Amino acid sequence: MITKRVPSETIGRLFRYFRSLSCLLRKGEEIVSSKTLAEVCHIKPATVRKDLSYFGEFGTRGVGYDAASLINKIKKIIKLDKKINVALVGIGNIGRALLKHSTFELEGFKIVMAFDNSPSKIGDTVGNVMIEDAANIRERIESSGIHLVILAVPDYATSKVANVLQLAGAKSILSFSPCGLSMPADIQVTCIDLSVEMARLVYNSCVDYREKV
Amino acid sequence: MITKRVPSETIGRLFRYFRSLSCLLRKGEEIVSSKTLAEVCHIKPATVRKDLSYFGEFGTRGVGYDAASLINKIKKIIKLDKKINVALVGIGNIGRALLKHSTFELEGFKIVMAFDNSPSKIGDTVGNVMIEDAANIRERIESSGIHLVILAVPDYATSKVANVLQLAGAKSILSFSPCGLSMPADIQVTCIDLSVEMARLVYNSCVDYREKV
DNA sequence: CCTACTTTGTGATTGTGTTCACATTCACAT
DNA sequence: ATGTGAATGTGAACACAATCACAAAGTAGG
Ligand SMILES: NC(=O)c1ccc[n+]([C@@H]2O[C@H](COP(=O)([O-])OP(=O)(O)OC[C@H]3O[C@@H](n4cnc5c(N)ncnc54)[C@H](O)[C@@H]3O)[C@@H](O)[C@H]2O)c1
Ligand SMILES: NC(=O)c1ccc[n+]([C@@H]2O[C@H](COP(=O)([O-])OP(=O)(O)OC[C@H]3O[C@@H](n4cnc5c(N)ncnc54)[C@H](O)[C@@H]3O)[C@@H](O)[C@H]2O)c1
Repeated sequence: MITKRVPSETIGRLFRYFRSLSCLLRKGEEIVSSKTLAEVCHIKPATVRKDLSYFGEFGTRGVGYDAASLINKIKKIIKLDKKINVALVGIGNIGRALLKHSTFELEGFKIVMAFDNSPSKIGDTVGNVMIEDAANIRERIESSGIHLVILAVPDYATSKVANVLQLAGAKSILSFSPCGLSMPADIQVTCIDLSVEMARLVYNSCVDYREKV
Repeated sequence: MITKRVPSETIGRLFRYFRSLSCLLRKGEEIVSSKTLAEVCHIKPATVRKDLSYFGEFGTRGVGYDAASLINKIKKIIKLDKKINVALVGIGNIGRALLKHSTFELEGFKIVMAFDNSPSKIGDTVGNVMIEDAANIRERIESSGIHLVILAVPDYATSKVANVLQLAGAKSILSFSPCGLSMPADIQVTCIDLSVEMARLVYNSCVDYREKV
């Protein structure tokens, strides 16, 4: 199978297009041009068109894109035409915030399972999900066929839990620990590292300031 | 002033080197080679060396880098030799998690001020910080000279608050809302968008699987 | 002092993603 | 039908980042 190589950034943007298009459609804009979409997303029109062109021709020249049908096309492309079930491990500060966040469901993700290893938390219900014993992670995830897992356990526990997830057949992990995970190539790992982002912001604001002076 | 252009990715990695070096030093490794550091960070040795070379020659050929002194050099470069004071606006699910997170301080960041506009929250103390009235944001941030602000308010309030922050002289904003912020060029904005990251993971795990088959 | 060995620092190369610029296509009016 | 205006789709050029590969510079041991 020959797959034209699609930039990984493009996939992220497709999701944002999906979000923005839904919003525009709600406002009554049924036809959307690359210019309009680009403005809403703060990027260039050419980027929008190129991104879409990796997957086909979805627009009408001289006119633009039909919002409703483009939304469906994008959903198919990024596999969000079906709801994605997600498991969450570690119901501490971050985990609790995620469970209470209702917007995920509107965007196609649903946290359907939550785990912790603290006896004082197991059995509690947060949001609509009951916290289960982390000892059952493997069995439960394996049997339910969940592919995407969010990891919000303390740093020291991260790689241990990640190994269990691998055995359970998880395909992707979104971790809040400053990484250090080395997983086999068939498992996708993304780390959210707030400190790194802050460090970048601090550096850039200093540099930019200097360059202007 | 002629600044050799430094990749933005490099800055993020420098922060990770800083973290890893602190850890290695604690374990007693006083001399560290680019190979060692690269292994810990899961990247290539050449990347480590190139990153450092943008800022000078810090190593000894045939030997490696002195961990302690390299840490200090890096801290200077990324402006973390002094603690960075941070303000937090929006003490909901996410904001609360951030306030309770103690690790930021070890890494050079300190949340010194927190704001919310809900009367039921103003006056409460979370972590060690008392929640102040959002009405005072401008005055308080301006007078304390804080440059970095974390935004964790609901989506609909984000751009309004961002405008106030701009007036207050903030230089950088880390936002948890799926963006849509258009700020003047002298303000750095980074958005943490978990849904985008999940969408990318979902797509990649499908694609990779196909390519292997 | 010289040889063998190690690791840094970096110009050159490769790879990846963004942007440009224009030919192509479509809707519509005449 | 045919011309006009508008927006798409895309090869080519550009910009930025990762990696290679090797000279330079150090250590250690005789
Ligand atoms: N809270 C923040 O604002 C913040 C910010 C940046 C990074 N992080 C990172 O996110 C991660 C989680 O942070 P947090 O503040 O939510 O931590 P936390 O300590 O509040 O919560 C961790 C939870 O994981 C559970 N746990 C521990 N070991 C486990 C195991 N083996 N299996 C299942 N559950 C287990 C604990 O019982 C606890 O409920 C950490 O790696 C932290 O560094 C957090
Ligand atoms: N909770 C999550 O897991 C999660 C996940 C992804 C994205 N987000 C995003 O992060 C942001 C915050 O999410 P949350 O779950 O913490 O929301 P939340 O509703 O729990 O908290 C928002 C807080 O902001 C305060 N607030 C509202 N308007 C304000 C104003 N004008 N000035 C100051 N404070 C104000 C509210 O009183 C509330 O305490 C949202 O944009 C959300 O989309 C959250």
